Amino acid sequence: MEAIKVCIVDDNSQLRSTLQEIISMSEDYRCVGTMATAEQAIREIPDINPDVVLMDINLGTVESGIDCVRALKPQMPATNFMMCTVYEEDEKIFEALRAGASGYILKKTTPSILLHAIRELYEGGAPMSSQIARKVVAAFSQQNAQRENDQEISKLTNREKEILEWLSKGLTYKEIAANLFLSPETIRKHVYHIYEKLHVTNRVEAVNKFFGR
Amino acid sequence: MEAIKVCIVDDNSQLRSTLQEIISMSEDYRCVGTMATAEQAIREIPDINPDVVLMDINLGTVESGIDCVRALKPQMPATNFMMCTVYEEDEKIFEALRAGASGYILKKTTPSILLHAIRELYEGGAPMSSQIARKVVAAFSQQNAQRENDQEISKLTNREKEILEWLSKGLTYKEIAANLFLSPETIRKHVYHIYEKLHVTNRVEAVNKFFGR
DNA sequence: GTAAAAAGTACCAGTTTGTGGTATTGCCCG
DNA sequence: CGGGCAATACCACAAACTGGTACTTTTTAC
Repeated sequence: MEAIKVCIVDDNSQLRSTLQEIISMSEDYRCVGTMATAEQAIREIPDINPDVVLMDINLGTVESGIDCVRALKPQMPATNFMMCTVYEEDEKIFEALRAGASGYILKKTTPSILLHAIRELYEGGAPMSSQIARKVVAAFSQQNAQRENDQEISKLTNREKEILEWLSKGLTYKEIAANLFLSPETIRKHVYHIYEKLHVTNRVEAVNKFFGR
Repeated sequence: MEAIKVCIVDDNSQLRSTLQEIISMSEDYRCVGTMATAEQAIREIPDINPDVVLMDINLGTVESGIDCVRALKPQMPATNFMMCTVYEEDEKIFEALRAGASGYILKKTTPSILLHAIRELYEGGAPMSSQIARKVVAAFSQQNAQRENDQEISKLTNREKEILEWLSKGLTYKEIAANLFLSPETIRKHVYHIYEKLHVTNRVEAVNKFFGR
């Protein structure tokens, strides 16, 4: 089995070498690069193409580790980013996950737990505390929750919902009519009813309701 | 310290009494009700007002445990729902979290782990496997990810972005103009440029881009 | 300091919406 | 059987939108 390729990004050189040592201890892991700044990381990591990046969340400089993830993740979606923090800074961790990180560890964890977390991440898990998980779940179920209990939309007939669907893609009446083999006038009438039922007065408002906003 | 009030919903009477026994073993937990069907649960749980509900994910009947959470959670947002499953049915667990559950456990877990998970949930955690957490994180970071790297939007000037913001709330040119103390004609011109830069031809398409769709 | 963007205003012509009204057909429910 | 609703279609008018062009004033960048 190939070793998991790991990069370390941290401005503390002491910590960098400690982490590097831990990773190099086991044959299943290989440290393929260390960087001290966000700029360096953004420049070098795409070429190195590691499996996992350990990223300090507070990179001292202007650009934080979070910015760094934001910049890198879109270029390399297959790479897993794990944030390293000194204490459980909920908000920051939350931000990092939103930016594209997939997990985090505390810097004070033991070598064996660290290695285990790296493997977990590599295998598609998301190592994090139950507290953070809860925040993520909450943020995630929220948006959908509203959409569900929006009884207004459920009052629409199937035909109306269908037309709202097209409407929210930005088609004109004429285009929708062509798609459904109907008269544009009929579409207009349906839309008229949709607006009544949703209590809105134009397309954008209707579309916003449709998407639960 | 008050005991954590727990309700159990499961159609298997054998399992109900097993769970009840485990919970009653410790003084820190109290079983305040057991139900066999979703209907019964939806009827009785709001009055009982437990801290935690252990909910079978496959309730055999027409209504699943997920539907049950969907019905109950909005009424009692302070109550924590924990799904119980036989094996890791990712999709279902995911659905349940989306519906308002905050964690889950496998039915085969040991009593001590079960109790620990209940406490974790009660204290604001979200007990779940690292795999599921990853799915949730992915689903949650997704929407924002696209918005960020949509370079088209970043090409807009600040003024244009500002106007797009109003536009996506469904205001007319005249209304936006009034808000910004400008002529409607000016708004029109800005929108004209916005459409050019985003390669769209109407409001709804522009709004969709704005929201990363 | 000059050239290039960005911001603001105005006007034209044509198209699309928003808001009403009317009318026909089919279907379900009491 | 009759009333009500959904779906279809047409008309009409005002309002709003779209795609141009044209011109001035700030800001920004080199």
